[in-house]
Amino acid sequence: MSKPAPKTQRGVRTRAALLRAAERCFGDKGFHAVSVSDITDEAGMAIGTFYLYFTDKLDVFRAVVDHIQAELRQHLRNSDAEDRLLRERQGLSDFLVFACERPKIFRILQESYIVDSDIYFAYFEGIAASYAKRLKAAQKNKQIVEGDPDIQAWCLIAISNFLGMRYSRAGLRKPKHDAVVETAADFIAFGLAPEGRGRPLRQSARRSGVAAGH
Amino acid sequence: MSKPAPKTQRGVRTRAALLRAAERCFGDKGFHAVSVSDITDEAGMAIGTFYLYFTDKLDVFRAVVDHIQAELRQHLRNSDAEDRLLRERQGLSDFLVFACERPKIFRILQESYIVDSDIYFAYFEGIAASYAKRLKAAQKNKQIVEGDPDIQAWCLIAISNFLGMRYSRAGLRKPKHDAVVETAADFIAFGLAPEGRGRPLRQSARRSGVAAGH
Amino acid sequence: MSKPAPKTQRGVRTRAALLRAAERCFGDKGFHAVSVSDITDEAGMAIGTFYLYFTDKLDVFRAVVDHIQAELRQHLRNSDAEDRLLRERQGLSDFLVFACERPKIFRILQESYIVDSDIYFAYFEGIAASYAKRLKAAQKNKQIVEGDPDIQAWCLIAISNFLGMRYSRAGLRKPKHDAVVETAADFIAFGLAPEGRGRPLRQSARRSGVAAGH
Amino acid sequence: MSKPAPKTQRGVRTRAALLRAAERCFGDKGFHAVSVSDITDEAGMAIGTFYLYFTDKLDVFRAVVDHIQAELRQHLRNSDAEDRLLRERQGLSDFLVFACERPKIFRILQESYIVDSDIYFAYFEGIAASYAKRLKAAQKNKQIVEGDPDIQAWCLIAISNFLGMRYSRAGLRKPKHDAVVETAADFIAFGLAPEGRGRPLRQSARRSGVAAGH
DNA sequence: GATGAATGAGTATTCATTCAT
DNA sequence: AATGAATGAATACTCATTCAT
Repeated sequence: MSKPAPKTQRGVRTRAALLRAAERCFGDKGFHAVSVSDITDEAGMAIGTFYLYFTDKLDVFRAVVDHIQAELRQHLRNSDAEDRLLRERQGLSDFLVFACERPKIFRILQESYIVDSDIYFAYFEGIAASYAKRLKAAQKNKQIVEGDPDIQAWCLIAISNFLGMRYSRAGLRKPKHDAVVETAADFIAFGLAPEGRGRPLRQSARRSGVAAGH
Repeated sequence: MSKPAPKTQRGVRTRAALLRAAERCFGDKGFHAVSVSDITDEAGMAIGTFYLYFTDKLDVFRAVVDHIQAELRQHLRNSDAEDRLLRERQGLSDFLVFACERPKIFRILQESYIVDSDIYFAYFEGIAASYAKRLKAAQKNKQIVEGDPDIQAWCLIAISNFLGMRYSRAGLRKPKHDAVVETAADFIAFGLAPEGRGRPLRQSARRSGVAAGH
Repeated sequence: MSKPAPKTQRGVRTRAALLRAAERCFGDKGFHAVSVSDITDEAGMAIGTFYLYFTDKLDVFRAVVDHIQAELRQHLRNSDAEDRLLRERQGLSDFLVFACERPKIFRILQESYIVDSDIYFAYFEGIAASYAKRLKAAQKNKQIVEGDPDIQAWCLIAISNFLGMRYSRAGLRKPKHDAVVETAADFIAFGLAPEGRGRPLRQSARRSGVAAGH
Repeated sequence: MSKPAPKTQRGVRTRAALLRAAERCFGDKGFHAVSVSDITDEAGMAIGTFYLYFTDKLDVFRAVVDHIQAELRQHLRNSDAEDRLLRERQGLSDFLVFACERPKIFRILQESYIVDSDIYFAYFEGIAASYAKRLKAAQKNKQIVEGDPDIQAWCLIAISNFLGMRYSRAGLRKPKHDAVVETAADFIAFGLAPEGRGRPLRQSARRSGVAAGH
């Protein structure tokens, strides 16, 4: 039901401009408070132009979310430590950086849970699946605790995502960000289990300068 | 801002009926798709009556969310095991039961993140604060891993809430529910740390028949 | 179609309180912006009470205007110089005092031109008639210029009323008020005719301290 | 605040048609009794079209009044006698013709006193200012009585306008119109002052056939 | 007499969408 | 491709009025 891709170079640029304008609008006011003419106003175009490239407000919204998900994926791809837990720590840190530095964009992502939960979960399911594969392997190697790797994956995502929702609200500046990452990474590593055996990990994390971030 | 409380018994009943009708509507169609007249139709009243008790659709929405939060709080209050981790397991299980058995209601709760994030986080902050107090004490007694107890609290909430979002979607029947609780509880207990030292806990949990639920 | 007069003392007081409340409301917001419940709120009563004493918003409005007209009539009655022109001057001054010191009340009077022009003109016609009678006599005595005394009466009213509309807007404090009265009184006395023969009058006016007013 | 001017010829025509329709509606029923859909019905358009050109009912009302004021100004421009008082007589006559021949239009003008007194007085202030300039010069030349020319101007306007309000009510046909003009013009010329020195003027007025009008 | 809950017709306003230019 | 005028269904909200208590 989506419109065919633009055929001319000019069309490509127009569509992209509309997409950017829509992202700004949705970020500023949220899906329901934005009208199609808000978007075309923001893009400096006539209303009619919108319907050359998108069928619907929902149609652009999906395209915007798709774009944001790709950006987030890109942003997280960097995390590539060899150590399992260190990698988690790094991923969590990166996720929080994204959420807190671009809160409006992150909010659009979360809004998709309400507007179209399919695209919301489709994204996380993709992440969960690749997580789960790695977790399964790690279990086989006795590197991590046993349990359904898929559910473990969702636990990991839960922490990143919900802390993102929580801390992208008011902004999360440097020292606090590090504290969140540190405690949450320990939680991921050891849960609430007693005995602070997390020291070596935390030290290695510090040494490698992971959470130095933003 | 809000309307004054009804002055007669009849008014109290009418207001309550509107609240219930609104809850049904919001659960069925979501905040933005519901019109005020949907609510009054559902309640079998005239539109004008709505405005005797609420200023706005947002006003009822807040009242509905408030009510749901109270119910959820009530629902979770039951969890009262003496063992720390067992208690977490139980709380998680109860939360998932609520989310999965009343997915529409739970969805309203989540929608408040978009509609009015203040009331969304106000609720979780209340929970987080009481969690944090207990976690702090537990840390002092070396029962759990070190770390900022407030952040640990948010990690716990993250898992319950996000798994709730995840699994309330398609429904989560008995065996699956238990698997989720088991793996997530282990995650809470031990994170991803290797060595399956969770056996005693898990067994005791089974023995006490916690996740038997729904 | 109007409600019967209240039978009890209590009823008389209630009706009067509603009337005063209505006057305040109409003065503050104008007829159309005032609702019946605004009036009962202002009076500290329940809506239903209003309909015990008035049929309608228009019904109170008429009663309010009637009351204002009586007050204005009362206010103007004082002017009682023996000299024709001096009397006009005094009447004009009093009228302006009323208009400028109670601009909200005066505005209600003017609003009746739009809301119910019958009551508006009924008032002025009453005044015009008594004016005309006196003017006719004065013409017979060659005291004033010839012409249809009714139309002359309307010219006099025009000046008072329109200057009232004009100067009640921003308020008209002492010195300006005197200047307006002086020039307008001369205009009434001599029109635009050349030769400033108005001096004696003006002096007598000053001597008798007419415009000392407010 | 107001909507941007239409960008196409078609838009210009549509806006003008709406304006005319609004004028008819306001004239027939008065500002408050007219709904936006009354206007669009009268214009044979969809409701939405209204909001392309006006923000509000008040917005069109202002535009309508503006248009009427321009017409009235145009209508009065004709009066161009060389004699001061003759000119006043002519202006008064023209004003009454406008008020009495187009009572509905004139009523809209007066209604603006209630709906938006700023635009009401802005119009008269413009007139008063140009009047005052001429009156000042005439005073310097000893052609007219002394006094604040601005206030004199408002006295002149008062008579035209209030007689307009008075006589546009029931209609004012030929002989009566002449009588009103004659007496009022004398009033303007000589006020109530005794001694009928106005004869020459009145005769010249008659000779030049001023009030022959309608 | 006084109250205030209930009503529902009426009005303003928005906005997605179409289409002629 | 781009424009922007036109549409009208949909919705929020008000308010005069009634009536049971």
